[in-house]
Amino acid sequence: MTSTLGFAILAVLARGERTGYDLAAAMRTPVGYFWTAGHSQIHAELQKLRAGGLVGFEAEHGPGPQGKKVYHLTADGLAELRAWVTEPPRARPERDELVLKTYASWLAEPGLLRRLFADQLAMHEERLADYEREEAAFGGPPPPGDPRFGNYATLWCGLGYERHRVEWCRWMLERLSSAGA
Amino acid sequence: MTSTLGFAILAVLARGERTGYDLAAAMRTPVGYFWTAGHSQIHAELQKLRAGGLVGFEAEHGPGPQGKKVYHLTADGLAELRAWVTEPPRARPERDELVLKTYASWLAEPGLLRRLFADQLAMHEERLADYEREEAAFGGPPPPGDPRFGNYATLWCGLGYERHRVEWCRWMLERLSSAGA
DNA sequence: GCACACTATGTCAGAACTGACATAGTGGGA
DNA sequence: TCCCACTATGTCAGTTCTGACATAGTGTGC
Repeated sequence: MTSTLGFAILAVLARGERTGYDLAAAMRTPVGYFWTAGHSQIHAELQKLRAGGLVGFEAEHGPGPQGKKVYHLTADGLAELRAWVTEPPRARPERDELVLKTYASWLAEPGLLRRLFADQLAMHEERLADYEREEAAFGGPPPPGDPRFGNYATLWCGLGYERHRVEWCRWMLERLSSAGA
Repeated sequence: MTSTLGFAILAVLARGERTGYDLAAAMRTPVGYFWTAGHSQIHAELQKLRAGGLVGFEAEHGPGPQGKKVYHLTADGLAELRAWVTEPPRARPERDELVLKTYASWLAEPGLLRRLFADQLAMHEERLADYEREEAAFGGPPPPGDPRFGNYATLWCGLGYERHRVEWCRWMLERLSSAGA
């Protein structure tokens, strides 16, 4: 019954208690590299998780019309999360707009197309540099069992992905240049 | 106004006229590697594209309660598609369930986790082998401007992606094995 | 003392997507 | 001749996601 967003929230809460606002911030970065959600989605999902007994909260005095709610995992929530982790992921359909554009690229002006891929290349190179800096700060992978292993392993995935993307953009630019004009 | 799904349909129609059924089949493979849609979505979108004058159709006698409709791009549709191709892609949020599981993997039993990644590795190796077979059938990249360039370039992207994924799964398995149990 | 950025929670309308249901002609094989 | 797989179009309910709107306390600097 719990949606993947629900598990994303449980996964963050497993590292410590958070407010909905904190969760929304976490869902931008670093979790945001592989799962994002707006705060409106998060508050709604928290209410569902609460109804299912997977999370609880302590009300605290704080900003906003409703004060502040600090959420935490319950024993049930932790058990559900643990069971979910090793189940095969539900296949999500690939939806990559740049690749779709590439599929239709034979229709485009070569100059504009080179511009598109040059911009994408720059963006991916920048992200790659960021990830490499982050990786250097780790100084090698933590052992599995350490929460930081989760961060490192996802970062490693991101590094590989950005390298792949950079290589592909370069390959595209070569193809587009060698064909003249 | 036109959604990305709309452009996906236009991109397929740019290669020749199709029925909604043909489009649904195309959205499974090969376009399906980077954009998928169910037939219910496609029929609804075709009606919107038709209302916007981007596609037209010829009614033919055929199966089903409504007969058969063979859709084609209009001049407006081609112009919109051309303009869209070189515009920067709208950033779509990353939502990768396997990476999310990885983020929470420090909570899991190592044996079950190895099983998960071994299965994923096998799946990606299989896809990679398929793509390599397809690539060999091309015998080198067609020139940009050729519709087949779109197919080849997206295939090349898929090859890079699967290689990245295979490497990452192997790296994970190494990490998980070296930590004992 | 005031303005402003940040913290904090929520609702709602609408778009995008999924999966089930409904209907019916065509062509090939037993 | 009958059955079945395939071709073919469509609706609908429900879920997920996005972006705008609404509200209000807290802490910092001028």
